Amino acid sequence: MTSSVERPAVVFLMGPTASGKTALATTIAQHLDVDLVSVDSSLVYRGLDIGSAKPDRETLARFPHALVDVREPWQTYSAADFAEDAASQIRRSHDLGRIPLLVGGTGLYFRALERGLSELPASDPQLRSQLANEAALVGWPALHARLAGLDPVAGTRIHPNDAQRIGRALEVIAISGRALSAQQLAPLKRNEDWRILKLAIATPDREALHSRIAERLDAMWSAGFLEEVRQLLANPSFDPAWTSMRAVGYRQSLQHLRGDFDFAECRRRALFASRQLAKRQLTWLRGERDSIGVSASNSDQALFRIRGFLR
RNA sequence: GGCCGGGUAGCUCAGUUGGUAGAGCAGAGGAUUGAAAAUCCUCGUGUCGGCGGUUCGAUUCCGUCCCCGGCCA
Repeated sequence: MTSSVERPAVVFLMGPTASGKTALATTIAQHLDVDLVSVDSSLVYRGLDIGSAKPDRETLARFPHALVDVREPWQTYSAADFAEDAASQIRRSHDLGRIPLLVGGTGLYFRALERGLSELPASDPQLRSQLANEAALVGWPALHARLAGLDPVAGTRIHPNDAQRIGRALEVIAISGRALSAQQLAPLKRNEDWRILKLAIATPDREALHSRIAERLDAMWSAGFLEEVRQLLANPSFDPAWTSMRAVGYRQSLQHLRGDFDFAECRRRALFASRQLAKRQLTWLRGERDSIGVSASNSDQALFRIRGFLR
């Protein structure tokens, strides 16, 4: 193993939605030779701009973010894709003698990059829809029972109601012919190529975060969020099942435009979903025991930390 | 002013043939291995509108008052 001083540096900037990540990252970029890499499962999609709080065109032109707009809305992107893409961005950045700054709020992506993932088969859309159809007939508990038979460890670990994980486990077994849990036993190929500074944006009290979220969401509506969703809807091959359409705000807008409820209700539900997202993101953040809290409004503090780390 | 409905958890409501009550939503905490802005788990004491009466016991029955709808004046 390489001695730690020789390993090149990587900086993580983590924070929940509406915590001020973009502003802080761009300020840092003005003072240091950093390459910005987005760590966000929604920003990867082209056409999801307003509702995903993607930095605007001018900001992106001035401060290019890697891994933004790398997929079409009908495509899928995964933690494994991210780990691979981000690693290559990091290598590229290091080759240029620069510092990669990974900014975002997708906890699983950060973890996948840092700790690695088990070697597992990629998802198979056909298998997935097949399993979903089956579940619609017999119910997920039945599929959970099958899983418990094929892979008792996974069966115990995965809750009978957790459709997504049951499906994934069965998918892995179908493709590989081996139990998921057995394949997850092998040690992960965790990152050992670089040393990481983890900065976590310290969030104000929950109430303040909630009002920030509400304000930003309302700004999105007035910036034409619904119009953006209509555009996506206008695609002849549009399908609400697109992974990208599970994103906060998009899902509720779609339901509203489909006539499930009025705009007031849509607005309410999108707000709830945003808050719940922030809460889950905070749970990921609390798990990062070795992160350093920084204030979103005090960029000097973050810069000081980064400079100290690079020394 | 009269008649009819309602007033129960932050919100929308269910319920108790009288033994002080429960869902959904919201909220909080947690999990998190190719969908992750996803998916899932856990957490429910609230003068049952106020006051009086009947009763061993009232949120439940009776009276009265207040408030909110609707209809009639």
